[in-house]
Formats: sequence, C-alpha cells, structure tokens
Amino acid sequence: MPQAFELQAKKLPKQARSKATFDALIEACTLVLQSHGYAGTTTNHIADTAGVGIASLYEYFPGKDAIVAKVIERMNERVLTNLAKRAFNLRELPKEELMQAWLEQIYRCLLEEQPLLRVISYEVPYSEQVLNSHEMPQRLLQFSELLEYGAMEVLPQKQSKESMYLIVNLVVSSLTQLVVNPPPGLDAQAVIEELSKKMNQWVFGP
Amino acid sequence: MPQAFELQAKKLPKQARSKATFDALIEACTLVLQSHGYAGTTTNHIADTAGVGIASLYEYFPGKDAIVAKVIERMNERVLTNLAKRAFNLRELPKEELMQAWLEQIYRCLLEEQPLLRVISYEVPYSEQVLNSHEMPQRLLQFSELLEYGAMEVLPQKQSKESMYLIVNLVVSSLTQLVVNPPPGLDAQAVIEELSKKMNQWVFGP
DNA sequence: TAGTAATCCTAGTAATTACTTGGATATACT
DNA sequence: AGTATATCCAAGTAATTACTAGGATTACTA
Repeated sequence: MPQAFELQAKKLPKQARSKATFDALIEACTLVLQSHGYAGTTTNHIADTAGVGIASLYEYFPGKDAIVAKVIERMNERVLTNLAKRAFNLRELPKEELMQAWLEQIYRCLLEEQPLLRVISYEVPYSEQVLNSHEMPQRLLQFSELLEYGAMEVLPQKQSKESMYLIVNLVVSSLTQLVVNPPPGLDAQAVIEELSKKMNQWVFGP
Repeated sequence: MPQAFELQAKKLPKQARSKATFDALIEACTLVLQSHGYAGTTTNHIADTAGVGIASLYEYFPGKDAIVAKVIERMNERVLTNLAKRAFNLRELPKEELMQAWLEQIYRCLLEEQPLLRVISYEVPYSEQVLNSHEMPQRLLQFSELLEYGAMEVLPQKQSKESMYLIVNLVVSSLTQLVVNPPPGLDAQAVIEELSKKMNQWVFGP
C-alpha cells in the first residue's frame, strides 16, 4: 500500500482545459464515493468516470487520499456557503423561534449532502493523510465555523468553554446522525423540535 | 477485492486447543488494529501476531471483516459488563448526584477501551459486512442497552420517543468523542460536570 | 493402540491497485 | 507560423493481499 504523504494538489491547473479536468476529477470522485463507498473507490475508476486518463489524475493529485481530501473540502465549502445564505434570513425572527429555525437550517444544509456525508462519516478513515493536520482535529467539528456563526445570533450570553464545546458537539453530531442515519419510527422534524426545546433550556437556563 | 459475505465464524471451536487459537486470533486482531489501524491490518499480520498459520484464521473466519466484527462484539461485551458492575454501586446515591455519577461511569468504561474505540470509530468502515444486519443499525447506539439500563435509574419520568432518542444519542456521542478525541485545553471532568448539569435540567425540567 | 476426526501450517496463486513511463497532442506566446 | 510549454493518455509494472490446496500433526475414541 504505497501511499503519498503530500496532501495538496501536485500543481494547480493553469489553463482552462486543465481546470476542467481538475474539476471533472473531483466531481467523478464524489460520484464514485457515493456509489461504491470508500474502499470501492479506486483511482482508475475515478479517472474513467471523469473521462480522462489515469495519469492525468496523478498530474494533479499525489494520490487517492489527496483527491478524497479535496472532495471533503469542497463539501465543507458548499455546506458553509449554503448555511451563510440561509442564516441571513433568520435575523428578524423573535428569540423564541430562533433556535429551532437555526437548527432546521443546519439540518437542511446537511441533508443536501446526505449521500456523500454518509460515506465520509462512516467509511473514510480519519487520518493525517486525509485531513490536513493544521485543520480542526475533530471531524465532527469540521462545521464548527458554521456553528460559531449561528451561535453569535442564537446564544444569549457568553458560554463557558466547556458549555460551548458541548453545544457545538451536540448540535453537529445530533443533526449529522439524523441525516446520515435517520432513526426508524421517528420524524426528523419532531426530533429537531425536541432538540431545540432542550437547547433553549440549556442556553436560557431554567 | 473479493470479500466474503458471511459474518459469523465458519465453525465454532470444539476442542480446547482450537478455542485457544480462536481467542488468540481475536486478541491479535485487536492489537494489530490498535497499532496499525484498519487499513494496515492484514489477515497475514493477524495470524503472525497470533502465532498461528494464516490458514487457521480462515478455518474460523470467512474473512477479514468477520474477525474485525468479532473484535467489536467482544469490546461491546466488555464495556457492558464493566458498566453493569459499576452501575450497581450507584443505587444508594441521592437524586442530585446520580446523573453525574452515571455519566462518569460510562466515561470510564469507554476510556478503558480508548485505543481500540478510536480505531473503530474513525477507521473501521460501517457496512453490512462488519455489523450484523440484525443488530442496532446505528453504531452510536451499540451501547443503547447500556443506557437503557442506566436510564431507568436516572430518568425521573417516562420520556417521549424523541427525547429518549436524543438523550441516548447525546450521551453516547458526547462521551465517545471525549474519550476518542479529547478537546485540547479542556478538562474531561469539567466537561462531564457541565454535561450532567444540563442533562439534569433536561430531564427534571425547568 | 489403531483409527478417525479435528486442527494446524507451508507454500503458494490470482486478482487487485496505486502509481510511472515515454511519447502524443493541444495550447500559449512572439 | 513556429517554438516552447502545458496537458493528456495508453500501456504498462511492481507490490500488496485476500484467500486456498494439500498434506502434516495433534487430539479424541473405542
């Protein structure tokens, strides 16, 4: 299992043509991950799906893990962008409805990425090869920016470090779970309502 | 990647000698998983570490995933057994201290499995090959028995389905995260205290 | 103690897969 | 137009790895 230890793309595409193959490769990798899982994703298959030669893949990425890392990066960007858009509309809401609306928006953003998020959460190994070491070391906290963004709006007063850690962790992991592994016999909407009730108790106190 | 789709051991060991190799293989697999990660765990390496021939492994397991599944199963059994022992002492505690004590016990049980738990959580792919399909379909809820056990003692009144789902999910995922990926700059004990405060608010109401 | 079944091991094989080589083709630049 | 450079690809290779065949050894049984 000879693996490259570089993480970044070998070189950045300069011409428009190569930018297209670069993107096609990332898009193809996304598709293959969704349909075949991490273990079933081979570099040859990615290149085939993208419609380019295998060597082109290695022109831009040092190895399989690098391109998968890029796919994750792109997904994170999409989620954050979407959330920023959606969260903008929450400003006018009254305090009582804010928490639930906020949680719903996060849920929907995650839901849009469901098939990919599922593979990333359950199959892609969490290792230095895949995630840059300077990044947030917790996969669950990849979305922490997203939360800090919303948290400013939602949280009434400054929370302790421990409280903040728990809030971020709970919200992200609960909603991710709900998306990736919906509990049979439970309605997602109802779970979110229940969660927002509890979170309101949490942040506003008894 | 030819994989067997059976899950159970091919045959159960009948003589004492084979029971020993059976256990040695599982123990070896545990060690190799801890030291080399899931991807770096090969069947040959497992057999070597166990001190038996590779064919002996295939005598008792249809493939790599089957033995890994068995390792997970054994870990779950250990955790549940330990918790049952520890939880027994909680009966006399007053209501106010019960929640925190309960969370601490779960935390410690998980902490004892830290190296293995880390690999299982982050690297072992979550697939039908690894987890029996008749088992709880959520990995996080593998420990749900554990929680229901404690919950009877801790929860004051019957909770709604949604509430129960969230409580189980939150407790397990929070404590697992805390064990597997301790947040830098935060004290685990302090986080547990904070969590138990909030959980008390949730279940006892405002 | 002989026969039979269980257990084990050595030495493979076949298939997969990450990755490279060397040259062809397209693009940019002057 | 002509040259340099960027981009692409077909056809490999070398290493890994899951898994097996066939026979040797050990333990039960009568």
